[in-house]
Amino acid sequence: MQPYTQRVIEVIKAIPEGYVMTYGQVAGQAGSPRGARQVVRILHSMSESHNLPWHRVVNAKGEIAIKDEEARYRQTLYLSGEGVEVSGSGRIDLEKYRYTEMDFID
DNA sequence: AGTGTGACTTGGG
DNA sequence: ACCCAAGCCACAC
Repeated sequence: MQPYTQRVIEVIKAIPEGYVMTYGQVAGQAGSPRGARQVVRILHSMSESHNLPWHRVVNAKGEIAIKDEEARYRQTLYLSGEGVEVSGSGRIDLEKYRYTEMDFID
C-alpha cells in the first residue's frame, strides 16, 4: 500500500467522535495539500475494509458531499447521532464542529 | 498513450 | 449565498 494512502487512513481514524474534517484538511494532514480527490477515492474503496469513520469527512463548505441518497441519509444519521447538527439540506457548521487539533500526528 | 471521471478546492463575479 | 471555470491527481478503460 502507498504511504500516502496509509497516512490518509490514519488521519481519518484519528478524527474524534462529534467532529468533522474536510477532504482538503485530511489531504493536508496526510502530506498532500492538493490530494483531496485521492481522499475521496480512498474513502470510496477502503472505508469498509479499514473500518473508517467516513461520515466525519465533509467538503470545504461543510456539506455532506455524497450524492447517493441512501448513504447520504446514513451519514446525516451517524453525525446527528454523535452530536453534530446537520441541517435539512445536509449542512454542518464548520466553525463549530471542524477538528483542527491534529498536531500530534507526526 | 489518451481520455474520462469524481463523496474536491479555490477564486471571481 | 449561489454559480462557474480552472486546477487538481490517481485510477479505470
